[in-house]
Amino acid sequence: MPELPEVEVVRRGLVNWVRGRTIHAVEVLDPRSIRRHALGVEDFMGNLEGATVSDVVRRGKFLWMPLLDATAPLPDNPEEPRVPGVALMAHLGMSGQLLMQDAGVPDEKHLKVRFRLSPREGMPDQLRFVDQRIFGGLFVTTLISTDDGGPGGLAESPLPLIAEEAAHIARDPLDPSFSFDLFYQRLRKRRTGLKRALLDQGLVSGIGNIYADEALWRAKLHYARPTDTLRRGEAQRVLDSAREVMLDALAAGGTSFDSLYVNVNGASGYFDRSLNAYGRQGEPCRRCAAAGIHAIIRREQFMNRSSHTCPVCQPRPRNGRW
DNA sequence: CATTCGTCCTGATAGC
DNA sequence: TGCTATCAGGACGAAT
Repeated sequence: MPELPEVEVVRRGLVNWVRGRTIHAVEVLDPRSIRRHALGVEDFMGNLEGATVSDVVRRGKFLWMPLLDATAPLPDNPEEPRVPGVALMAHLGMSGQLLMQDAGVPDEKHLKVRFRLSPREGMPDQLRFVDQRIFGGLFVTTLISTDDGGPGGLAESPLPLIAEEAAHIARDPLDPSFSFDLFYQRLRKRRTGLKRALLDQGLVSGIGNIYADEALWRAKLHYARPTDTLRRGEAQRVLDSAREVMLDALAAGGTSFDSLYVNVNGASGYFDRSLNAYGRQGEPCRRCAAAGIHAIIRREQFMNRSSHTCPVCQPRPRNGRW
């Protein structure tokens, strides 16, 4: 399940394969994967064919490739850089993958969209979007100017442009421009449970169900803790925890960078080793066990999602106030 | 306005 | 064995 670390692994891998290459042809094998593109599949393809990918950037779990349009007039001054006006947007959803493949590689079972790129020595010619559950999708969006320094999210040199469809997404905890003060201020105004807030991409981005449970476990906080009672230090603790667990996952995903394809399963090797809460229902809490306390990780439904907690070190809040 | 809930989708698995 | 029911999850738009 791609959350921030997995999407960042994809971004880092992809940028080296596609930057500066032109999209020669687009093949949509399943129109359901073209989401939110109001003008339809034909328009989607028309926007992309002949365009050149200038970068791969990210905000939260949204990933996009700014495009230089070959049909747009060149700037009067040749020294002036060309500025992309639209971008190919991708969200991986639950099961989306962006893979670089040689033309001879058989189609994946759930191949949804194929992009044929201008040839480049030593590089695969196809970018493929593969998605089993179709929660992810692709579309073309316009780029709008932003005064906050661009997409961020560990991108190297983002233009001060953001995909319109990602403009409402907050920065992620790994983003150097992430503001804890702004996060805490907004968090305190909410009247909801802490996990719900962590999953709200408009408040803080990149965190999904897995890393939310992990961050709460590390911070020893319960998912239902009312956000308007959180002390500054507690909010700092859960944010630091989220940052730590996602950095660990990012480091684990980084091992596949030199593979020929862009790995979207950066978490696969990581899952087994480092998860302390997610998926560990019925197993002992490692932190409690180390302290000689017997505690079993419990799985409960919260927001129609499964939530994993230790009943001893993450006690449920009583009456909202602590 | 803020918050919550229903919806999209497929494959693995459990239960009869 | 073969059927049906259940579950997993991100993000948006509708409903409250």
